[in-house]
Amino acid sequence: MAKPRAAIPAATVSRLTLYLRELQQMERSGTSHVRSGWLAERLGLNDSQVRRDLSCLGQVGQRGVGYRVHELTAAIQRVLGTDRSWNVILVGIGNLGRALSKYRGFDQQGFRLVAAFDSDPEKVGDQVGTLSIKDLNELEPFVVSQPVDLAILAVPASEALSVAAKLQRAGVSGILNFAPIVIPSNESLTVQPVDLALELQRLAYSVVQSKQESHDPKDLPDEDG
Amino acid sequence: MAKPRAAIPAATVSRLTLYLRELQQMERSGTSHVRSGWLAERLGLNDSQVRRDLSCLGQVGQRGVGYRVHELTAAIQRVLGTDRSWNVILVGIGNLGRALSKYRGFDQQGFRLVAAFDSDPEKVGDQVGTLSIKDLNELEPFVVSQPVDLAILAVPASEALSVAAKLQRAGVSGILNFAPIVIPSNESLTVQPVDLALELQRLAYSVVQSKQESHDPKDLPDEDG
DNA sequence: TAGATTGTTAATCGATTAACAATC
DNA sequence: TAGATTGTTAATCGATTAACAATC
Repeated sequence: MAKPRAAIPAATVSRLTLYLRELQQMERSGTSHVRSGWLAERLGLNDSQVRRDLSCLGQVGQRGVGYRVHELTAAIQRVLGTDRSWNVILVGIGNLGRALSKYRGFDQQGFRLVAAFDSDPEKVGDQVGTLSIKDLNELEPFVVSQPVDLAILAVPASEALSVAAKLQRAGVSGILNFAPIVIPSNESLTVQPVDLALELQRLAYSVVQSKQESHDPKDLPDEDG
Repeated sequence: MAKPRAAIPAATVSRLTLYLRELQQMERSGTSHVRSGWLAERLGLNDSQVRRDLSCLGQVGQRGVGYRVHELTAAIQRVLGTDRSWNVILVGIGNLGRALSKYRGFDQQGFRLVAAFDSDPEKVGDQVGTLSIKDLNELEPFVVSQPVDLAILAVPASEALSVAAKLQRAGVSGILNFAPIVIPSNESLTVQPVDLALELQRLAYSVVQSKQESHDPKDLPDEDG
């Protein structure tokens, strides 16, 4: 027993977080059961895909009935590792860092902001949310003395690599990277990139594309021009 | 001539934005040419994949030489649709919205914030970045009278669907959605979701996974330890 | 039992990669 | 020409989907 391990494909992990969000919503609204078809429709997916994704959690549904919302929620959190709380530090207190320090969604999912750092002496000591900004030099001693799991990196691109190196040396094992520059992952450090400008570019492309499709609905299957 | 169209796979579009970011960096540093192998290594990809991705732009490289940075940059922007500027409105001026209003990266990529809206009368009239916050009721008249392409949605989940409907009625064709709720795309509205808490969950899973792998390096290919 | 829905297999589809001819 | 690198084909790999037996 206790043997679900086996790496889950990234695409599935990504959807598991979406299922989780829906399930938490359902739990709040008092819904006890859910079918794969319902989740699929809600998220714009195929119901086979939902069942296959959920089967990565083990046998967690009931044939003829569906999935119990509460159990499914717990199973996803267990697999993701978010059934416990994670200590997170925030590095770089510019506009974005400041906003992230106050963002409710992190805490709700068990991510605890335990410290905030900036290299600007002007900012050190200032309050941001419930935290007092520390000097970047205090980062390593802090991480060594306190349990820290992840870092949210919101510094300028020019500083990102050196700060990331510092984080790795200190023993942080994951970085959520908002800086518009590639920070390579390695064995002891996982980096999850988030570039907001790139997201807008992706959106722009989708918009252009969908307009083109609606204008000339040719080269759809079977065109014989 | 002029016939690159043909929808580009989402995975490729996603990487095109990454290539673009690297290329812009190279352009700033005065580099004139780049090889697929270099881009691949920089981004942790396969060089075949880079060439295949770039071939979606047409024949844009020079055999034996590589790609000219400036031309490649322009070609990617043309395909993405970011060779022109886009008018963007920001809806929901909480912590995140406020930070996004000051974010430099958008403007640098040609996304112009032209207005900011909030439903809270207390906030209306306040200055955010260079913009004065307007009432949400002014959204429709504004969008009808001014050219607006995209909206950045940073309202609470509870308001997101109704605001999205309003945006669609007004004629906005794309939404970058930061609210933790699914807004369905449709023919005339494309939604690009960004959920920061989910990104942290994905990171958490990767971290757990990589720790497991380093602890018990079994089921790797061909280990003979 | 009859009806419903999962879990899983097999088939399809699409994306990645290796390899190499084309060509600078 | 010799050396290098693209563009593209064919092979591989992985992810999605349809279909259905298992079972609640």
